Amino acid sequence: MPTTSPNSPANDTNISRREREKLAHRQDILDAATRVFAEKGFFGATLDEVAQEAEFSKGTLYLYFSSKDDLLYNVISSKTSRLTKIFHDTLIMKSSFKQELGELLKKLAEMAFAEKDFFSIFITQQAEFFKSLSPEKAQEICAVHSDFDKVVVSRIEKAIEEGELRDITPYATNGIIRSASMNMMITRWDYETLDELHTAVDVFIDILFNGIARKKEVVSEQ
Amino acid sequence: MPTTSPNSPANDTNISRREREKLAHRQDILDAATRVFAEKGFFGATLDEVAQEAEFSKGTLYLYFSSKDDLLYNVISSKTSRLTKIFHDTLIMKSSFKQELGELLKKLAEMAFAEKDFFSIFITQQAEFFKSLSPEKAQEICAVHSDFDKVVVSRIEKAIEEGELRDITPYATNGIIRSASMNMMITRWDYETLDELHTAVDVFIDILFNGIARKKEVVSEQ
Amino acid sequence: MPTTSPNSPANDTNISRREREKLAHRQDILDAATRVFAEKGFFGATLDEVAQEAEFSKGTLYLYFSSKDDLLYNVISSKTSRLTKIFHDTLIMKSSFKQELGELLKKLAEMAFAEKDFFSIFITQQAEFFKSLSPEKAQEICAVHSDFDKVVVSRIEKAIEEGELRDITPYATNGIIRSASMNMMITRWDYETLDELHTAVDVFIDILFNGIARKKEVVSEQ
Amino acid sequence: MPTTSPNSPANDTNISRREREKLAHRQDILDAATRVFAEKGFFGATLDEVAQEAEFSKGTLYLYFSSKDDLLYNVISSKTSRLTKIFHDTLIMKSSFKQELGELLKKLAEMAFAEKDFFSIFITQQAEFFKSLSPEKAQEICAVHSDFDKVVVSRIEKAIEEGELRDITPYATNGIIRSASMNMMITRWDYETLDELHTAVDVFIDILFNGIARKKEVVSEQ
DNA sequence: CATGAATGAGGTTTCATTCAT
DNA sequence: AATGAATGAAACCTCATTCAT
Repeated sequence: MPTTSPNSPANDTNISRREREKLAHRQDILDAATRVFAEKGFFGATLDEVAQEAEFSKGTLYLYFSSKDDLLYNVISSKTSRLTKIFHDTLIMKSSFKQELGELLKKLAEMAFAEKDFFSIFITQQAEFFKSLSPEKAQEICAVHSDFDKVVVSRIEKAIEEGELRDITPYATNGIIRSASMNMMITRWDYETLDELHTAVDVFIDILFNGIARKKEVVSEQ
Repeated sequence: MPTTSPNSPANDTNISRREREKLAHRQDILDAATRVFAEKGFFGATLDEVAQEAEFSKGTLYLYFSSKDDLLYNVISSKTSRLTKIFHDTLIMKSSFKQELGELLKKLAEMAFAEKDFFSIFITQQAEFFKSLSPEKAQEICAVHSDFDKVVVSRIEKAIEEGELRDITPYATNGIIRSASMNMMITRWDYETLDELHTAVDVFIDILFNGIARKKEVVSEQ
Repeated sequence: MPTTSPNSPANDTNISRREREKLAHRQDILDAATRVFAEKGFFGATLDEVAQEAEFSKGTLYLYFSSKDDLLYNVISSKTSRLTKIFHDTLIMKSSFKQELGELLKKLAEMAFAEKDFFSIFITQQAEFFKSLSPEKAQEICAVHSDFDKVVVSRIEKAIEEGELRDITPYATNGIIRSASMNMMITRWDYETLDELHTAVDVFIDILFNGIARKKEVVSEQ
Repeated sequence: MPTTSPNSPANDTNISRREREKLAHRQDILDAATRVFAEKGFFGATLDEVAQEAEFSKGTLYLYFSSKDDLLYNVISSKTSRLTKIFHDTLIMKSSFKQELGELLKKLAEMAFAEKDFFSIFITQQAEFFKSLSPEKAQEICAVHSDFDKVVVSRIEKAIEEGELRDITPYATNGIIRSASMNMMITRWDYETLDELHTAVDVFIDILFNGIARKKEVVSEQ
């Protein structure tokens, strides 16, 4: 005995199916845009191509996103939130910084392989893209980035306190980590397989922690 | 039968003045384009704006460059050749790698401050730009970049041979150096003055050579 | 098993309820369209806005009207038929032309105040609208307009016959009346209240009948 | 003996030829737009059609006008200034109001015949058009219109002072004149020839000054 | 060598209309 | 009957490129 009307056999499932479809379509478009932007670049890509890749008509894109810029903004911000989660979930100060950093970089390496498309955009497009972004949205994305830095810097400070690291300004270390990991996510350091990249991460951490200089034992050197 | 001035005996000076003017104009346009591209991005910039900034008419640009892409190509390649020179002139295996690397990074830091405009293009625009570049020119620019790598890798190999560095694959070390230095040139690591940046370079080299880990028992090192 | 009432012998009332509802919905849409067209103009208005104002979905509009043009056509023609009735009911040759004209204009003034929305469309939109109207419908609306003229001209002819008016071609007089009344209905002659407009109608009729020229010597007139 | 350079044979004529050509082209586009807008309506017309009619490419339109709206704005305002001149030049209080008004209306009649295209726009399009006009420009055009009113009202006040007209509020008289003349300019009162329209103007003035009522006993008037 | 008016292909965006549910 | 997601044609506008002067 439906309260509303006999035509809607099960109101909530009906609604939720529509809702679910809308969300799925939105995601389809987002994914298509990610692929096309990655291949052609944001400015090189046309909405025709995105629409074709998404298998929707061009007009349909505008039911889900208000403009091409909005599309890119959503491509980026939908993924950065996942990155944020990874940072926060990994650098939890439970084990050593070395271990947690290794985990973090390996998770990022996995993402870099799983979503090649995205990361070629994520970083390289942002500069161009920022020119045509509304100040508020630009601000928003910047905030997310500086959040990464904050999390890492905190973790480094802790590690210094605990004697795991020697007393270097955390910002310098963070800078090296950030630039190396960004570079890794874009280029995958030119490795073909995830395994190779994982190994390379270990090498990076070895270098970061122990340096590249030959250890003396005998103190005669340098 | 010279078209320019039949009477002028000093034919070559005449020509060379013309030549000099042409070169100067060409450089003016290149500089203007650098500024405009840096401010608006390659795709955001119009040739109208470049022409206005260069104080030439739009048509004149085409006397010096064959297309908008050609303009960007020249903006980039005219500077990369200077970078190439710096790399080759600094990593000359005359003193220690540590010292030569320090010199290299400090020279790059100077360029980063001297030509802010350029480096915001140099890296951020390239990805987008590559999409619309002819294969040969793309190849050419890639070659220059891998040349940087080669020079650095060779120098590292030498340093390993000589016992300055421990035996880590040179590519890993090169990767860290490249990503850190690129990052430095784009962001100047957020420092306001060249002096600060120079100090930061020293910190970076300290970390790179000695690692961030606290040295255990033996205090004899460094 | 019909959902409504299989047993109901009063089938026609059932149907007529449906009918009544349909008519009411149709009228709701028409009213909404009138408001939206008045505010945004026919071309500036979108069916989305009309649908929202009518509190129906966009698709529903097409159950009642075959196109946007059809909607405007019905907005206009549904009201012109009321105008036609006013003309015919007022200029009935029962009292003097002066009196009947005064009544007519006052009724029009009332409409102009009661339905401001409509009259800003009624006239200003027609020109644009006619361009995109099917010839038959255009013809139909023209017919209605010339009907107004016919009724007025007939009444004027009668008034001339009866000696109320002097012998001027009725078309000239009709022209003045028409342009003045149209103008009145669109602008309400800039008056804020119906009372003021009524007074202005009296002034207009005074001028129309007696002229604006100062009467010479004899003061006996009117 | 050119002062500047041998390439510019006569600097000022050179410049002025360019200037003259630009102005001519601008006017060509304005005229073409007038014709197309008149035929298809502002919203019904496309810039493709205007460009084709003007025998320029679509892009060229944008060298002279910043948008479609700007084009209509210029179509309208370029002509209203001519109307303004007619009003000021005719109602100069040199002869009787009756005579000057007759002259004014006859001049307007001539314009109405000479530029049929324009007047079908001038009035009918304005309402729609105003919706999409910037407030300042809308204000500007309104100002011109109220200027017409001011000139006429002043002339009427003078005529009342001098005893030519009886003491009726000038605004009422102005309203009748304005609505009748606007109507005339749009429809030409359905006359085919200028002569017929001139005669009709005389009739209108007769009615306006003397009224349509049959004069009672005394036949002395007029 | 220098100009800048002219071009037109191609981009983003809008919106009346359709149709499966 | 009512919905609203999907469509796609067509609009406005931009701008790299050309060319007559």
